[in-house]
Amino acid sequence: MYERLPEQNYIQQLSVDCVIFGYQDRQLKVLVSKLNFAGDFYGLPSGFIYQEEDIDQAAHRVLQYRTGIADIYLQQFHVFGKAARKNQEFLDQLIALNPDLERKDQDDHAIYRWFARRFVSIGFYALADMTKVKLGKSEIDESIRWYDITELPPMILDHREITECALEALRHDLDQKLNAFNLLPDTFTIKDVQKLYETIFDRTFVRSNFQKKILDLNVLERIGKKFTGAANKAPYLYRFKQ
Amino acid sequence: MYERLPEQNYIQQLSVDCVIFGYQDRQLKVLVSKLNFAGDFYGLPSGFIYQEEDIDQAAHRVLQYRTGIADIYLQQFHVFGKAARKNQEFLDQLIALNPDLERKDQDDHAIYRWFARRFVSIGFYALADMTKVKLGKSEIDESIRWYDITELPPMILDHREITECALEALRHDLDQKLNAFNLLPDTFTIKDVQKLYETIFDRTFVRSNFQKKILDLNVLERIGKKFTGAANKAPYLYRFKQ
DNA sequence: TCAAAAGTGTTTAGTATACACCCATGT
DNA sequence: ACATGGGTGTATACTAAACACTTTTGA
Repeated sequence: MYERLPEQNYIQQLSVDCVIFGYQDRQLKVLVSKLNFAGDFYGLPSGFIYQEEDIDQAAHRVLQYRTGIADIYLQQFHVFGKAARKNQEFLDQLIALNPDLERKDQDDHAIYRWFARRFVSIGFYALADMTKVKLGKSEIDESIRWYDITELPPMILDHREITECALEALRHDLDQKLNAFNLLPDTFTIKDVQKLYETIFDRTFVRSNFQKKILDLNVLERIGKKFTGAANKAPYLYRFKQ
Repeated sequence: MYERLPEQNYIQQLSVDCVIFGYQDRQLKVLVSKLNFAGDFYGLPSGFIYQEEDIDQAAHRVLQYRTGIADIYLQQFHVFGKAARKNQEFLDQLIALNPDLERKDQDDHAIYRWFARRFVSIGFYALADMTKVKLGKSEIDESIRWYDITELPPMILDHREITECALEALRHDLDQKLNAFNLLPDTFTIKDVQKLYETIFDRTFVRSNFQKKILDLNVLERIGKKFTGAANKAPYLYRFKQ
């Protein structure tokens, strides 16, 4: 794949970086790729944009590779476009640890020149129902896995900053867009929702009031009870309307 | 300028479109350029990004040309990146009306090829104090002037849609960012602020309550009275703190 | 019957809206 | 003095927060 990069009909110097959020065990997760090179290089799932492709199609393509989900919730949130935003430094480290790369790239260093330039990156965040995700890697990934957002590995470039910016955007959008339900399975309890909100906002809510507030939104449909086997009242299961 | 475009060290297929808002006579204005060609082509002030330039520097450059203001309020709000977003159609109209263009562009139609490709555009909106603006045109503008947002001329490409998206973003940001004061002169009355808000949100507010709400924000500093000569109480003048 | 947790109600506080009143200004 | 519009206070309605009470479940 790398060999073909410069010839692929991509828009030059423009990339798409995806912060894919998941939620499990009351923790917010982010999907991080370990790059398929010697050395511990981690990064957000990224991609380039074909000439015949909308930018959000490109983002969807990046997501589908990694999560297997086609209709994932996706939201453009910021463009990272500093002049100094270059792969140069990272590339040099990479080549130092992967000397064979330089040999393969004989063709006047076409790949190196592709990557070494400045890139403007469009940041997207995605919300995935982790129960539906089937992790899959693209050729560029050695492995790919979920990291707790509080325990992210060091990442290349400004991917850490992009992640933080995505979390801010998610928090900001939540009030209006109710998109958080995309992080939950199809059915869930109010408590699940509350724990999700508490995780995202890193604060607690009063149980009874939270319940009222969420139900007053009139976006949930009660569909049955969840008998856990525990010695307490079984909570109702809800589904997101429409 | 057009002759040099392809050789200029710009990022390819990436542009910056600026929706510059102004406010006067209780009307929200947008700065629109009439392109320097035969035919009535109107568009938002746009530009390309130099390799050594941050994207917001590029936007500032576009703004400074047109408004003369260096420290204008600027906010990135959306990326327009449909694959179908191409100048092609507009270019063909343009060339039909400006046959000399084709002759000038002998060099294997380098300029045509530059422009005819798909462009991804980063939308910025700017808030300008119209009393400080000294309108100036770049080489690409035949003329440039303020249009009432309700009376925009037909514009090329998706510039109309970009403008509407910018207005939405402005409304959305207003609650949190208090950036509306950038549209007013240094000193103003509460009534000025109210009329501005009413214009932006296209609705009315109750005078006394609006006054309280704005003053309770604690961002205004009272500095004197404005004697208008009218037979009524002189309103206080305020200044935005910091 | 008891503990645990869900669901609902009730009280209180805070904020937003509607409206009334007083104040300053120039004719 | 008075018409005009600015500034402030007050009563009301609405919403959010705190907390208490009831219900359900399995041991």
